[in-house]
Amino acid sequence: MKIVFMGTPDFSVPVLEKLLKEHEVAAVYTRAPKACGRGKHLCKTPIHLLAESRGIEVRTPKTLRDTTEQEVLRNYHADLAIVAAYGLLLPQEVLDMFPKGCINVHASLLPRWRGAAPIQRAIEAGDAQSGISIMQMALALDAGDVLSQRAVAITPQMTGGELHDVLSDTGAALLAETLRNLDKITPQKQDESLVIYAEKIDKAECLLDFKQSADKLAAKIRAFSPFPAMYFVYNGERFKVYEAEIYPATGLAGEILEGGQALIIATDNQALRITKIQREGKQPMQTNDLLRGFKFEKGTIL
RNA sequence: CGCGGGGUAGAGCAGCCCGGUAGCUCGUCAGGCUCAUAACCUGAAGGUCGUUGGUUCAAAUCCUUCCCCCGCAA
Repeated sequence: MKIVFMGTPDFSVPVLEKLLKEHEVAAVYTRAPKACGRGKHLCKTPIHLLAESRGIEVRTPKTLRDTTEQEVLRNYHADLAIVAAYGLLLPQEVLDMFPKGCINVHASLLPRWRGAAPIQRAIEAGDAQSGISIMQMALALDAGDVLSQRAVAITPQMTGGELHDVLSDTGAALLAETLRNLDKITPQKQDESLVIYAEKIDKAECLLDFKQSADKLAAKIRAFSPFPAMYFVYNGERFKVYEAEIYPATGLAGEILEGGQALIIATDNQALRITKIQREGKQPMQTNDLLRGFKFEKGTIL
């Protein structure tokens, strides 16, 4: 089939790679390069770089509401559009533009976790499974009829980054399958009573609040590892926390119970033993390694 | 030129401001102790202090070139 692909971050890369093997990709739409990284140079999106390396036409409009832009899109005469974490809303004119519609790859088992951060929110909430949903897009956010789904187990140790990678590959595979069987599939409506939204991650919620319970904090640390990563501030220095486990001890919320042999911090109920950490300016490392030469003062309240 | 931190034995750090031939914790190796151990004791190996040039009697430490890593911000 002739396809127009729309996507932006790393998550979308395996999806596009898979499509390139099995279909004709007429054009790739992605977010425009923006100033980012140290030095604030213009950075093209991962999808932009992939498309360019394969010699595919890349378009980076600021919006698809523009009628001129819609005309360009229409002139590719594609059979359908595939959207995977694009970052722009598709107006009704675009949704109606392709014979086979606009199909979206979403990283959750809809209707659970519609929205921006389904992967992290699933782990944070303690879900036992996540998955991929392929849906026919509708105007409302992630509300389209579902074409296919595949569940992925969330293991007790799994981080947001790991789940992201698994889902990214699963999404690519399931989409390929779904496209092969597209004509045989009957779209299923989502059960609106089960809808939950995955709120965008706010930087402010990445600061560890030790007044919360140890299990909640541990789940959040896992969910946000390695990105954007939870952190705490000690002596004015920021320490990112990548791995932690619940430790049976109690103290004032935020109190460092042990800072030499191990790093153990009290929470609202039990304590957290930080096992992987990153100091400003340093690589992430096992806490034990950091403690060979750096000590946290016992009794400090974070 | 967005702001900032860092590159010192295999690992993690100190020393740098106030120049004077490198130190701590751990690991490794050897030996000892012990019923035993990730415990303890003794000893040893291991570093051109990221790179270039300079200042100096003397540079990890001051100035300079370049390379690399990272935090913030986006």
